[in-house]
Amino acid sequence: MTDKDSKLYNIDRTSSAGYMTNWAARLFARAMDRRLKPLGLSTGHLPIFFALGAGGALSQKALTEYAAIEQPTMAATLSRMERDGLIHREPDANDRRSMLISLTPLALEKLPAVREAIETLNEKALGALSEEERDAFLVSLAKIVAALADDD
Amino acid sequence: MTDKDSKLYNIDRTSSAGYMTNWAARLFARAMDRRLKPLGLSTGHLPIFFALGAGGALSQKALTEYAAIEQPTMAATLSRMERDGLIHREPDANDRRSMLISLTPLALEKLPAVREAIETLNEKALGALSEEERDAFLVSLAKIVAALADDD
DNA sequence: GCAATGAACATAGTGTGCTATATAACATAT
DNA sequence: ATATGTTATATAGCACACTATGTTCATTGC
Repeated sequence: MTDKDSKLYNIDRTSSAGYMTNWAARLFARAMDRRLKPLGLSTGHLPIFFALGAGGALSQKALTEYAAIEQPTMAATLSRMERDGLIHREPDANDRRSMLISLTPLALEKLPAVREAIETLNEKALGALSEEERDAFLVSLAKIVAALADDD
Repeated sequence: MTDKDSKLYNIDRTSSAGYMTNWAARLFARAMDRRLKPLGLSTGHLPIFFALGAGGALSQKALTEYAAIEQPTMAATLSRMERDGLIHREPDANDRRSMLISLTPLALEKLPAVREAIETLNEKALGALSEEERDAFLVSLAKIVAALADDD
């Protein structure tokens, strides 16, 4: 196979939106985890912090839908967070199947540092993008999420 | 805390590039894995297919750099692929520490279906984006990758 | 030539995601 | 009221990412 054939026949990974999105996401996660580690946190905690940061309580089911992950993934993350003293689980009086989840004071204390980490990392990542490019990037991501959200 | 205070104080996750990139990447991976599963493949194989799809052989080290993952991650992925008959490992005559990796005929056979899966999924994900938006999206991703690539 | 340094790969342990499946409680319909 | 189906959570097993560390071979300096 010649170089020319190869070029025609192969896909360039840098022009595949899926490949590049995965690559950027891995770099984001790596960098974020390094910033969160000194706080005793990690990236998987972030959706729960977003959802419960105002101080309320939600069921595991509600958190699962909010975070847009599968139920067993949420269950495992909550187990680790409970183990580490970050969340509190209490039975729902209205439904004995359900548990209400809330952040502990320990977790709430960390919120400002979490916001700081998110903002500085986004700033670093988007440093080479203009305001217009940043807006367009977020709009495109939202469209992609919407297009892929209905299962498969 | 009032709604207004909450808005001021909290970050909206949909305006965090890192959060949205992670979200889109998870949806891409889920959908791609479902398409690759009938082929006996998964997303972790893709960088190796991109790198070795032309039929050559590379060291684990070279593949690790190409895929931009950590060395133990590549080692584990290659072990699974060898177990599943997708790659061949042979000792490098010039450096006894090093192994040369190549795709097996079984893996090479699957290449057209892999390309097809990548193209159709990208098409589905980008369906709501114009040509200009698609180009801009890839350019922004490349800038973000470059900004985050130098470690932390 | 030998010691020290570095490079390539392997292994151990953990987190976060997935699918498939089990269990217990709620809801409904006869 | 009981059987049937649905919903909320739990568990098992795997893939793929990370960090930390060990082993073996290559290289470099003396």
